[in-house]
Order: sequence, then C-alpha cells, then structure tokens
Amino acid sequence: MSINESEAEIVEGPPEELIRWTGFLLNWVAAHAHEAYEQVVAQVGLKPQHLGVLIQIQQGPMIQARLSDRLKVFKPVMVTLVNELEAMGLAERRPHAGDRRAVEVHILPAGLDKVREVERLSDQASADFFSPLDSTEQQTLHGLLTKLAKDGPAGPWQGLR
Amino acid sequence: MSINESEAEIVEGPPEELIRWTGFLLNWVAAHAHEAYEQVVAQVGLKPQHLGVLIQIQQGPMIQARLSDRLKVFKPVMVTLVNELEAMGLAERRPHAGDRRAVEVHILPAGLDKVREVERLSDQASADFFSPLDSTEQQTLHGLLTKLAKDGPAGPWQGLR
DNA sequence: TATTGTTATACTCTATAACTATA
DNA sequence: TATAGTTATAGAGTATAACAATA
Repeated sequence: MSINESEAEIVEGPPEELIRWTGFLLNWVAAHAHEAYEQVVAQVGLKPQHLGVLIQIQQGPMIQARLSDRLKVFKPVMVTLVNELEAMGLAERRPHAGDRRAVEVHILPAGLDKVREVERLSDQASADFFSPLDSTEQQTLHGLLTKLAKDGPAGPWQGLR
Repeated sequence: MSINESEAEIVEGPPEELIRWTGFLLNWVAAHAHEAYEQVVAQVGLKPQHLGVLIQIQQGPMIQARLSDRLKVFKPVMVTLVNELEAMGLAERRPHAGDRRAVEVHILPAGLDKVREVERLSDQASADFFSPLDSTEQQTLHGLLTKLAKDGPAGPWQGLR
C-alpha cells in the first residue's frame, strides 16, 4: 500500500495557491453551485436542458426553432430534447396554425408539476449553498454580480462574440 | 453557415427573468470570466490544461501519474498533453532515477516564458473583467467568494463526492 | 498483486450536412 | 431563395480496457 498524500484529500477545498485570484475563486464557486443544481435536476429525472425548455414554454407554447434560439442549442439537439419531453409526458408537439412547417411545443400538466418541484428543490439547494453568508452578505454578493453581469461585457472582450 | 434573424441581440446581457437568482448570476458571470481566460490562453497557442501542467512543474519536475492526479485528468489525456508540450518545446520527459516505470516531466525555458506571458496577459484580462467594481468592491467580492469556497461544501451536498 | 505509461476503444456532446416540406 | 423539422454524420472531449514494463 502506497501511503501517499492522496489519502488526506477526502473533503476538498480550493487549491491554496489559487485562492488569491478572484477569477479562479469565481469559477470554483460557480462550478460547485452548478453541480448542486445539476443534482437537483437529476433528482427529478431531468437534465438542465429539459428544464430550460419547460421554463420557456411555461407561460405559453413556442415553436421549436425559437426554442433552439433561446436556449442556444442546435436544432438537432432540440429535436431530441422535445422527443424526450414527449416520451416523459411533460410536453407535446402540436401543429402550428398558419405555418405548416412549424410545430408548437406545449407544456403538459405533468410538466408544470416538474417545474414547480424543481423550483422548490433548487430554492432549498440555493439557500443551503449560500448559507455561509448572512442575509446582508448575500444581498451584497448579488449586487456585485449584477454589476459585473450588466457592465462587464463593456470590457475589451465585447467584440469577441 | 446560416445568417440568422438575430439582428437585435448583438450585445447580450443576462436574461432578465433570471438575474434575480444569485446562483444563475454566479454561473453567468463565471462563464464569461472563464471565456476571457480561455481567450488569453489561446492567444499564446495553448489550452487551459497545457497551462495547468506548466504551472504544476514550474517549481520542479513531477511524474506523469502525479500530474494526472493533480489536474484530475485521466492518464491517456496526460499522455497527449505532455506529447504536445514536448512538441512545442515547452517541457520534456526525463527518466526517473529510482523508478524505471515513471518519467519526470520537466519545464523548459520556453515553457517558463509562456507561463510568465500568460500571467501578464491574464492579470490584464482580470483587471478589465472586474473593472466595473472599484477596489473596495473587488475586495468585498473576493471575501464573499472565499467564504463560500471554504465553508460552502459543509452544506448538504458534501457527501456527493 | 499493484503501479506507470501507452495504445486502442467506447461513449457522450457538440456541431454540420443533407434532405423534405413548406413558405 | 429561405426557413422548420428531421435524419444522418462528423468531430471534440471524456472515460474505460487492455497491455508491457517495472515495482
């Protein structure tokens, strides 16, 4: 048995050398938040993309091409996603009156239930995730991230997409 | 290539419906930060993983198996990465005295130069990215993220890995 | 028997191409 | 000519299997 140092890393924190960089910390924390979210979605038997579709059509039907645009996935991927949602009885395709090429994707009652359930579970997961911060700190974090999200792409990389 | 209808969405901000959720914001901002970092690394002709290896061996050589562990990539991936680093003249394999199965991966002068260059470029990119925040706000953000990174995995998802 | 490095292989995701039927 | 949906295919990226050499 090789008693290397790899035994001590059962519970892993961020690498000590890198935590001084805010950019690294940002990615590290976000990765773990996303992991927690994926866990929640998987708990109800879905992938994040399924939920993305359900949320989009929650208020009303949408044609597939539009769903592809909104979720930024390619058309063949959307075909598969909608197929799977139909197979699970969470959504269904209906012909689009006025344009016989297009199909509308409608949410079904079971789909609405799933959305509600995920919202409930992810609210809980979110509360747990941010629990190391008190209420004021959470608001501060939200404010800082909002600033970065809104004013951020005004930086030098704006021309890159 | 398809010339799509999306004329109005040239500069994209985060989806309005989702910015209330801190978890979403966190991921959105982090994704853009990571994108900026990838741009920087690509600028010097590397992928993030290449740089990960170079940084690990910056202080001294390391055997491949250990590099696989540290960077959490599978062994065949590390073989490819080291092959590429050798082809670029940034690192080289040397036999490991005492264990003839293992090879040490050493950084070369050109590799050190690359690391320095990326550090310089990414410091600049980081400064640009966080420029919407003043110095105090940046420190606050760093503190909040540190709290989440250190105390975060004490939450209910700690058992998941 | 376990570990190191390697090759070969499989699987998943993402991205294009090609085709039909409409418009 | 362009768009909507579908099928088929190509390509990265990730993960596993199997192997020879060594411990």
